[in-house]
Amino acid sequence: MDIRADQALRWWKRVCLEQVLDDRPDLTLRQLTILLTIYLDPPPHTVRGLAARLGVTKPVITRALNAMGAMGLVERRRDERDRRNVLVRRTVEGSLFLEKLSDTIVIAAREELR
Amino acid sequence: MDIRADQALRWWKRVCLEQVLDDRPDLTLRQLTILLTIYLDPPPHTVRGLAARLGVTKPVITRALNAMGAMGLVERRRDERDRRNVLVRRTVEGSLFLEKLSDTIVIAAREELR
DNA sequence: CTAGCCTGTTACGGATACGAAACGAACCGT
DNA sequence: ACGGTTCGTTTCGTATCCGTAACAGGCTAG
Repeated sequence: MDIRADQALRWWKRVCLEQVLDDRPDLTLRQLTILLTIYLDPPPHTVRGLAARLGVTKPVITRALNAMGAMGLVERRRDERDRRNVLVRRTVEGSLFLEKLSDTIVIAAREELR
Repeated sequence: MDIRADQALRWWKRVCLEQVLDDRPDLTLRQLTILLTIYLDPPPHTVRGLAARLGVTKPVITRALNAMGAMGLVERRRDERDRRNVLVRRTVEGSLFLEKLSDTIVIAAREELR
């Protein structure tokens, strides 16, 4: 799988542009990265773990979970085995959101990387 | 060029993650989209034109140009033929930034889309 | 020359983000 | 049971972003 630099940028730009044009309030780069980590990396996901993986402070994660939780994209649940932990879980709505995103990516790839 | 949905998401996540991990303050999704438009679409680029293309208001463009101008990623110059216009121009530093981005994308593709 | 339009910028109030530090709650070792 | 540690959250002050609306300056038609 080899791609030319200019193809890569056009592809990336195209996906970004569709996100910007969308009416939905844009997710922050950090928020989106958190969301993708939750959905692509194997659970369980804790605040601390996410913070470490992204190289950001814990409040960043808390705030992002607040925001995305309000949009229904993720869910928080106490870890019953260690009640200090908060486990972050996927939701149907979050899956749909990422499904739409991947559609955008795939289509952009098909048209920009031909 | 056909990609599976999960490959697409992993690819995208990887590039996002590298942006987040980077020490440099993250560009907003909008800022990045503006930058890519300036570098990929044929000039001239005006504030009004960029605003229309991205479906945002003019102050958004002005502010983004302020921020990216301070980082040296773009340059503003008066249009001498119609001094109302501001022409946005590329810089060496901006080219280097995008070159690094495209490297990230290409490498991520090579490893995620194998 | 001047009234009106077009440009980009600035002002404003509100929303949101940030990191550092303090905080309460839960766990653990002793 | 109690001091220390580890969680996630909250608070604080600061910085940034947003859209609306007002703005100053350049252009142009009459």
